[in-house]
Amino acid sequence: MTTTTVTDKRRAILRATLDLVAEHGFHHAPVAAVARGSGVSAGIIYHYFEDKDDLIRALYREVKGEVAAAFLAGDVLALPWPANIFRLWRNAFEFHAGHPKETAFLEQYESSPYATAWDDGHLRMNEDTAALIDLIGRGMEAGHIAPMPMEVLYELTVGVAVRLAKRQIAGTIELDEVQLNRIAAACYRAVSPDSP
Amino acid sequence: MTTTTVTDKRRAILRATLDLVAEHGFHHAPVAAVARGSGVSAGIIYHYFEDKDDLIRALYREVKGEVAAAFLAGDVLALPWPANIFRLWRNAFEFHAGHPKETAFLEQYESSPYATAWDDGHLRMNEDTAALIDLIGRGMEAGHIAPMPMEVLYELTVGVAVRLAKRQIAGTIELDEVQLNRIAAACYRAVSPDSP
Amino acid sequence: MTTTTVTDKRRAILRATLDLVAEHGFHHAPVAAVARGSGVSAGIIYHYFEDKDDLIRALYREVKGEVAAAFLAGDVLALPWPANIFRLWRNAFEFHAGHPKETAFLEQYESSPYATAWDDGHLRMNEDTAALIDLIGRGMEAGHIAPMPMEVLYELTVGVAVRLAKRQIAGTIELDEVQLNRIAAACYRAVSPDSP
Amino acid sequence: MTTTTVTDKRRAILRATLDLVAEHGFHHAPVAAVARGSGVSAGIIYHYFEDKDDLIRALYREVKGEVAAAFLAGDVLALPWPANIFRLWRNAFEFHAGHPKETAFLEQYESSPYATAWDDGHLRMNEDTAALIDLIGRGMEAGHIAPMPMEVLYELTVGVAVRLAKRQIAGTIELDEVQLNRIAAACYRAVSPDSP
DNA sequence: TATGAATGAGCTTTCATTCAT
DNA sequence: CATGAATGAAAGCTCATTCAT
Repeated sequence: MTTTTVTDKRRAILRATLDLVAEHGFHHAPVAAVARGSGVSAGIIYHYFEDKDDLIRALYREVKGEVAAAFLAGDVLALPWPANIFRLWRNAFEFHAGHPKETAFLEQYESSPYATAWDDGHLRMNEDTAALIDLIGRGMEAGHIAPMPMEVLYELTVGVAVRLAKRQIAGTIELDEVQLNRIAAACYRAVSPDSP
Repeated sequence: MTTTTVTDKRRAILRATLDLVAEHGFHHAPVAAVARGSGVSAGIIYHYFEDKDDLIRALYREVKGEVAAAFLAGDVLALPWPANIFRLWRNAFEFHAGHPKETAFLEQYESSPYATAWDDGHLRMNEDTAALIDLIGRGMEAGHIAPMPMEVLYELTVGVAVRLAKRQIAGTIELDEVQLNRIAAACYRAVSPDSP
Repeated sequence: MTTTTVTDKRRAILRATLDLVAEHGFHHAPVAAVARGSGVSAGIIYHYFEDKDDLIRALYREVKGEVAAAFLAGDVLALPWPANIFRLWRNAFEFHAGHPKETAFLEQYESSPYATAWDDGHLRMNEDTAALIDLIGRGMEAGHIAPMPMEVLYELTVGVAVRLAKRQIAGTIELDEVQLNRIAAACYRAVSPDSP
Repeated sequence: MTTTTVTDKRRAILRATLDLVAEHGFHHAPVAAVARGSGVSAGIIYHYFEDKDDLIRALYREVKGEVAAAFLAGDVLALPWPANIFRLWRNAFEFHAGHPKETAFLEQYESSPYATAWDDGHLRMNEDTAALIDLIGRGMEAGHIAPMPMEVLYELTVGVAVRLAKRQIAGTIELDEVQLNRIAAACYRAVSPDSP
């Protein structure tokens, strides 16, 4: 139907934007190129998005949603402790290692003055991780992990997974199953309460 | 003298570039603004740098040098184990937390297609950390840290410090002395050989 | 219709370029001036032409086409021998003498490093004169003109007409009907087979 | 002595200008490049020449002088008729064919709005050919060549030699001794008085 | 809705010319 | 005489955005 067409067109625009930004950067992703890449006219883009900034922000929200979903894959929330945290860590690594474009886009977006200027920064630790925060909170209460600010826990675990995935994309490392499990264990050790 | 003047002008240009890119991003740091910010004409910038890309790359090298020096502050290399690794961790945090502009610039540069296209990426783990790599290597041999790829060790320790410094700059966290020491200890735990 | 409009705008740009280059030279025919002269914005020129070089080349092709047509005017190819060669000679002279702008542009183009770099030089004796070459070839076979390389024949006849037209434009000579016929005859004499 | 040095420097500047203009055109022969090419500073060029236009004009005069001298080589003026005219024709061809840079420069200069704007055009048929004009004048009186305007005679003879030399430089033709003599004879035929 | 030609401000870069040294 | 750093006015080109169709 019309609705489907509309949605498809919007998605095509977002997809083309992702491709272009990931490959050439914000600089060299002109609206005209996005139009060409998505098979629509330049003008119609301004029907779906207020302006180019709005398009970029919309793409960010989209990708963030995918990330959130990917992190929870495999029913992370329902797993017993500490399987859940291990699975979460692997999910983070796998998603980023397997989605170079999304990863490149996110990195550019979050390190640009865009992110802070629009204070979408809250997305990084809030909305998309509401369930995760809850998960961690319960883990802390149950004594499975040391009491630390959420951001710190994030950087000690998932943050490390994300960074390593980026390095793997860049080709500077190549981690296999065994190594990944060892590193996940190391991260777990980092956030575990001090042994007596 | 003349040499001093020349160097000063070059430095002024680099400084203005840093200020502008850190605050407004690559996009909004036109050569004309750099010229205004450094008190020179636009034309002369092309006397000191081949083109704008060259200017950006030169700034990157400059900042990377500062980072390398800062990481080794307090005679890190001469400290006993594990004081050296703790001091290194703190150096990394302090430098980045205390140098928001350099940090913002580095993040933008390294996450832009610039970095990979010019494959200056090697700077990130090689040249500037030659001494550090050696330090870690010896720590590994001596059994103080678990055998892992250098990149992994980096992300589990210094990388975490850097990321947390960025969050502190962004204002999402505020870490005090006690917390920092605790986190450093957590990182150390992560890279320690498994206890029996 | 739309097509007409598009063509018109393109033609207006080419015309303005011709005017400016003929009067002020390549140097002083900035894109902005071309835009002003053709009543369009500077930006749109890059919609019709890849860059300024492409614009110049397109104009060259255009003018060359006019020259080719003008040389064949009066049904040169159908005339008996030697009326055809005389008519051709006069066509060459008349066109150039009557089209100072086209002539000035061609001379600048063909004597600039443009021409040789893009080796459009072949246009000078090939494409636009395919029919003429054939005409000369048949004249040679029939014993009307001496066997010489095509380029030499060209310079001895049409080339002379073109050069004299340029001098007339420059105002250093003023040739009348009688003189022109005499000169055409002289050229014909030059390329005639040696009398016994 | 100082005088020698001065002259040498001036000559070096002119030479570098010739090289650059011949290869890259007026556009891409910046004063800074001329300075580099001649081993002097950019500033000093303005000591020897008023501005860049003056430099170009001076070079034109220089080259024109060389051409004039080359045309008269082999004591053309003292040769009997028609050896003189044949020798002149060959001189013209040889000089241009053997001096691609001078030829390229002259062609650019004379076809640019420079020439006409500064009406140095008179150089083309006056100053450098004062003796030649006299030669031709006497040839005409003695009945060796048909009565025609000087410019016409020039284009029918020397002009053809020059054009063919340009084509040989461009590589579109390659004329040997025999062919050159034949063509020179053809030119001579063109300017001979009509046979009865 | 949809197109894509058109705009014009803004960008990077070049270069003739000057001038303190 | 000589230098070359410095200037600043253009130049070519890009691109977000608009609007007649």
